Amino acid sequence: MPELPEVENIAMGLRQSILGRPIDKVACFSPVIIKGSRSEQWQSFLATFAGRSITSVTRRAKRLILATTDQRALVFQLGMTGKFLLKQRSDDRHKHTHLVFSFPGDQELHYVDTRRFGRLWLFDCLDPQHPDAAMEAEGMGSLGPEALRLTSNRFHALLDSQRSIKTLLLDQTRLTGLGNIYADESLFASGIHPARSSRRIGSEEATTLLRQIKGVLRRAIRAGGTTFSDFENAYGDIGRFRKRLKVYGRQGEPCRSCGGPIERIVLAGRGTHICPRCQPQDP
DNA sequence: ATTTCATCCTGGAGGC
DNA sequence: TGCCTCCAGGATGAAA
Repeated sequence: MPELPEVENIAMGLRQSILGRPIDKVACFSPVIIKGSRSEQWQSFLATFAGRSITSVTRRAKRLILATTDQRALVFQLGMTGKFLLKQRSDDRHKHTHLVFSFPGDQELHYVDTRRFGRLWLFDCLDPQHPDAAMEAEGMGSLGPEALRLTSNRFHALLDSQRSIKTLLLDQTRLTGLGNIYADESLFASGIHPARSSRRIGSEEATTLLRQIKGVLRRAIRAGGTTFSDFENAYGDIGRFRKRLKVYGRQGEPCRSCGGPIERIVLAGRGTHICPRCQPQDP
């Protein structure tokens, strides 16, 4: 499930593998994944990539932006299982390959998304450094600030809501980048119970939580992300952060801090992993 | 206005 | 073995 660290690693891989390389052709086998005002003309839009190259690969929130020098852009929201894989022309195409970029020399880049929760938007003009207004105009929804760029004052102000702190951390209109794994990990690292009311998090706790969020995200980026079910980067590498997870997916196993059993509860419809001793409900 | 909830989709797990 | 049911999970849009 690509969250910020996984998308960041995908972006780094694509910069190494396809940046500046002329494209022979972009083919789409599942136009249903294409959204936005240009989706009806997807064939003519994708045809314009022939002979051109991707000159910019950037990340905004969990979205991946591939852009040309004249700011024509593809924006991918990878959903649960979206990924890119480098292939040879002779390789078998995956059952759920939706898009194929062909490069000279028989190399291909496949966009694969098993569960098809991922979406692709087409842009005639998008500044990859400042994409927010254009993306919003295309109906992609508004995005909060990047988790890694937040200051603690601004973060504390964002917490003014009666929802639970975990629900808030997952709300991409408040802050962007966290998904289920890193929300649970950050809350554990901060000793905060995920069901606690967001607005009852004090400024000191908020500072701690933000520091832990950034630390968890940075370590996960360095480790190549987390592979839980099927994340892999363009080269087929899996993420090494999984073995460093402290609560996510560890229900029944001993807490690495106090030794007590990790529990799994359901919060906001999401599996939520806690150490009840290290994360008291009523601090 | 704010918050909750069903929906999308497939493969893997578990029951029998 | 194989069939069946259940479930995870990000984002969205409708409902409360």
